[in-house]
Amino acid sequence: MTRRPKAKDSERSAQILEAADALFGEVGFDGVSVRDIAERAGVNKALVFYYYGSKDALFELVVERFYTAHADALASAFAAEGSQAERFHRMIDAYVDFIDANRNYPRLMQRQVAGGTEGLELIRKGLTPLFEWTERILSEVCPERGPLAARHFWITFSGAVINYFTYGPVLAPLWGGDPGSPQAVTERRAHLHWLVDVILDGLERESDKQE
Amino acid sequence: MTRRPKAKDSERSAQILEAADALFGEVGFDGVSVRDIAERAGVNKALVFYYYGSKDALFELVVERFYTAHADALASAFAAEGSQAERFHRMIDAYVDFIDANRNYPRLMQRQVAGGTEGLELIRKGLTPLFEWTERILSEVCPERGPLAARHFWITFSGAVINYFTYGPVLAPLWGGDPGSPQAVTERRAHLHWLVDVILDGLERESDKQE
DNA sequence: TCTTGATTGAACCGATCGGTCAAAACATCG
DNA sequence: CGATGTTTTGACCGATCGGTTCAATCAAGA
Repeated sequence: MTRRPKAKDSERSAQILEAADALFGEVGFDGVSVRDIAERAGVNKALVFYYYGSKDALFELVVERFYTAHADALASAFAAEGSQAERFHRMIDAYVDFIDANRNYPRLMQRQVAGGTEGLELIRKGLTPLFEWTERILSEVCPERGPLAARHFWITFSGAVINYFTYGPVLAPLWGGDPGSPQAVTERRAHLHWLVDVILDGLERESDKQE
Repeated sequence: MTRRPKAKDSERSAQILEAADALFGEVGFDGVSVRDIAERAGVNKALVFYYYGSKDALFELVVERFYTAHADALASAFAAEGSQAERFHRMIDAYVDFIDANRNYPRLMQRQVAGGTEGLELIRKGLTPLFEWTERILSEVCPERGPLAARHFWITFSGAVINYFTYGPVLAPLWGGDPGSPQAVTERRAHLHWLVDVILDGLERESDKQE
């Protein structure tokens, strides 16, 4: 076993992927040229095509990596231990921590979701498992249909988590202090926990009302 | 006073603006070429520059129109009549109705917020009044600082409203039924109202705890 | 040493982009 | 009608894009 690198796991190909990760996250698909990626990776442009075939393929790969990383990050929080509230807090924390450590992810996702109807299938592929999974857990405390169904809370919470990081930079000047600072993120986490508690309370009262 | 049209309010310039509105909203700045806009407006490409100078200027104009329309839509819900809960419900409804009637607006906004650091100042200009305004109302029921401060709820609610419309199309297949249908939107409105009630309840209990 | 795959450099392609320009077309007024 | 000022057009420009090609290097395995 020598050092001759095989395709797709050579050092150079990793550099390219890393550069693509960063640039696509920062400025989006249209804002980045293959030349930019090659330059950032310190690599010849032709090599990008040599390894990944096309700009689209490279982008898809970056997106998929993000989504599976997201799923992996959430998996660790899936343990059934603790009270219901504790479990939801853990999921929220995992979500927040992941985004906190991958600031480009929410931007990339929002951009994609809000983008045209083109890449819709790709987003769906990445988002579906996350959705179904979270929905299953939420179903324990939610009615199956109506305004309190799991899917509504899924949107509400994913919005509450993600939009904090996407809107944060915009509103920072009105904020006083950086919304991305550790203290600020901790405060946001507390807000979300409080929200979870209040909602669980409300749902419980709701089901009492039913019986 | 004859019918010689002055620049910027001629029929053609309105057609151009309309086409730009639609296309920028659908596919975003980078996804649209000036040729596309001209074609959709049924007009020569050069005329776009004749009236609006540049693609950037036209885009700014479209964005500003969206933001002021948003502010106008919310203004109608600002009346002080009714209970606190009623007033918040009214604001939510106004927000939902506006987006419901301008489906491209949330996509454009999300795309812009998640975009690079370039257009940040432009977004800020449009979003600041909306933020300050809503924050003032929220301040009646929120502590000034900490996890329950107004700004946290602003993000949470704007996310809960906006993301429903941006994520809706993506999750539609898992949903069963169109999330954009009138019934579905009504159900979402009910979800948000419930959320408002539960949160107001929680905040009240919180302030009781303090005293 | 010879072979094979990784990597580079540069030139090149067709397509598309935002933007310009000068002339045509038009409407209006004298 | 002709003069005048505006609106509209089509052709054109340079730049950039994604992608290809090909000859030249380089390193390591056989």
